[in-house]
Amino acid sequence: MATIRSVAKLAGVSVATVSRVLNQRGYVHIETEKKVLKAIKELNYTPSIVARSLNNKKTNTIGLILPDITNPFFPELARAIEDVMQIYGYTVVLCNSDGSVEKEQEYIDILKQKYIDGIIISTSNFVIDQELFSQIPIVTLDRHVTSEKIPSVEGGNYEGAKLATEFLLSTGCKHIAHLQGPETIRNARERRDGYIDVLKAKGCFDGNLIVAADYDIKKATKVTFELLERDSSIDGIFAGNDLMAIGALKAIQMHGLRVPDDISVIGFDGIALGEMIYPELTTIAQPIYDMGAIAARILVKLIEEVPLESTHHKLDAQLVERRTTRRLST
Amino acid sequence: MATIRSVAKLAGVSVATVSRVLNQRGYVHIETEKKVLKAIKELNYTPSIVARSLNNKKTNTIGLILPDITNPFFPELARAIEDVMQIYGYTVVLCNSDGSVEKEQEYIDILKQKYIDGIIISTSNFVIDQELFSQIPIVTLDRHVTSEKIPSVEGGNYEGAKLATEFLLSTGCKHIAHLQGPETIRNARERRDGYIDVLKAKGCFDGNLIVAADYDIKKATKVTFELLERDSSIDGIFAGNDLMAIGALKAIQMHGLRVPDDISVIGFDGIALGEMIYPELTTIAQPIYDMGAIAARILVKLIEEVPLESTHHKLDAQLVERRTTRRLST
DNA sequence: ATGATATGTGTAACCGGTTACATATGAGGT
DNA sequence: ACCTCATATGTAACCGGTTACACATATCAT
Repeated sequence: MATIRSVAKLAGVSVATVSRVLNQRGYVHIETEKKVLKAIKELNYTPSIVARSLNNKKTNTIGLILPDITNPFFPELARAIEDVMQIYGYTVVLCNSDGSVEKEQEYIDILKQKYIDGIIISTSNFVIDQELFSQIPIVTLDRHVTSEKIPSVEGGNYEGAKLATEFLLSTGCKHIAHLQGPETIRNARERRDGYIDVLKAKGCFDGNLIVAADYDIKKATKVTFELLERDSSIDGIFAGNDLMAIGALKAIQMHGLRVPDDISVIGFDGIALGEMIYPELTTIAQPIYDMGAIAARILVKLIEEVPLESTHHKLDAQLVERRTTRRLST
Repeated sequence: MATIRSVAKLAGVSVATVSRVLNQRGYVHIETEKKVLKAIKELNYTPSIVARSLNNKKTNTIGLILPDITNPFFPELARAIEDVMQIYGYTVVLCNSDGSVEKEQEYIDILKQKYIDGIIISTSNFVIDQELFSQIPIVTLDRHVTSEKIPSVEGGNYEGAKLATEFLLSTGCKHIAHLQGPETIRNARERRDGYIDVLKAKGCFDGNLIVAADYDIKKATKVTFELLERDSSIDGIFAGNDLMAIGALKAIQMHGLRVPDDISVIGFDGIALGEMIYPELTTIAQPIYDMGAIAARILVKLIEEVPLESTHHKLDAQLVERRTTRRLST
């Protein structure tokens, strides 16, 4: 590999001059610049980002810590982040934490050692380390941390859940069950609370209709199947995420019940998968791609020390009516 | 951040000694080592990987270039790769190429500039650059390149396709259609050829029953819907991948036909999604996770210059019978 | 006693960039 | 004519590690 010194020698100038033309900084005579450019081309030279990183302490690399890229919600987020990071000249390192605090911490340590410029993390149980935040730019995404200081991007979980429940009610559902995500994950609790508050306001809340399925599709199938055996009056299910909704759908069909005639199902997230299945899933869609893109832009600002207009971003989720819910009675 | 020099000063030794205890190389007196370790702990020192990279030319980072992480096949691969790379102490950079040669090349250039240690790439149209291969360790995964030298990991596409077609035949299907992937992608052609060869051997091949759906779910739905309108005799569909199979399923259900009673459907890949839907998809399952893991191990060997036993790995795909195909008549 | 070898440690060059500082020249203002 | 400032370029230190080499001492065989 050609180095800056070999270029300098070939062009008959000093390394400082080569560096100047490389970075378009300082004064360089137009003729000198041409010579340097010619030498660069001739040697097929590209500067070593590693060497450069050693003094600026900038690697143009960010870390993306997700629970599990295999969960269909996250690839969409990852894609968005990668797309915008590419525009800004950053590269993204992928880390799967499986939602474990230890793994998250381990990855953070490695990333710091590698002089990564910033981190986007979707975490449930991330212990807020204010010290850490002062060391490295971080933004939390979807699953966030209780901290005023750390920028966050998330969907409107509570509001979305209310929307879902109200919609089910409006289509005539009387007994609506809720498939809940992990108690430890804040957005799962918020979605449950939205559901509870709507039903309580209507005076038809029944705690027995909330079952835990941990954002897991198989668990959702199992748990829904049991729920249906136990209680035949259920005519609507609000799942805390689309994955669980799809799991529930399967259980319903296995039960020989029809969707949406016998039971309506509504999910949450708006993952692409919802459109792929039959019948297509009605859901509260979050702007997943936008969430990722915004998180990425915020991180870039943080890194480049551009002041943020606001630190906490909540993106509205909206109802996408498809085929697993009954039509509104007009 | 503490540096090796500050540690050396605190411990009262030279930087070389600190480096020695850090890398467990050379002779260090046990007492000296203790002093150094104490200083390291006291300063909470971790060596800068960037500085280290500058002389070893090793970054312990690899690039993973995939067409699109949003396609459900790839997250499983990515997960496997990340898992084994983590074991070996490597970090993985994610790149989405959208199957474009330009983007692939662009990423390769950036990765090389960053002194990445190696690349795993799933490419269809990758122009084999022997020169490139001599510059940086590469392994191709799933979608590979015609080259003896570049190690590859792939599934048994041709054999798997034969298996699928034979199975459909054995369950009594008479008119089997094929949803084909992109003509440019080698594995798509191989899968088609397996299908053709089996039917030709049986003397019941009909070219009209092959339709292009480009590994795209929506296109598969559209194309299957049209196919079904055109030809009502079809009683089996072999889709070139699971995504298209799922798309086909949707079209069949929209047509009011029953699966598998009226039409059997078999996919290819064995993505997790196949189990999530209802009815569960029969498929030719590739060991996706293993493919990723093996590719990762090969790359590590390449990087660490451990000789390879073999350069081309073909992993057998196997039939996973689920609910979209009729049972074997006994 | 002597040379060979194992053990233990420090100095300084090196990896490949960036940049503070020094130096030189020419143009413009007074 | 002299000072100031913009333009143009080079030298060398620095970023934070690794490592070749030098040097010193201890151990052991002959």
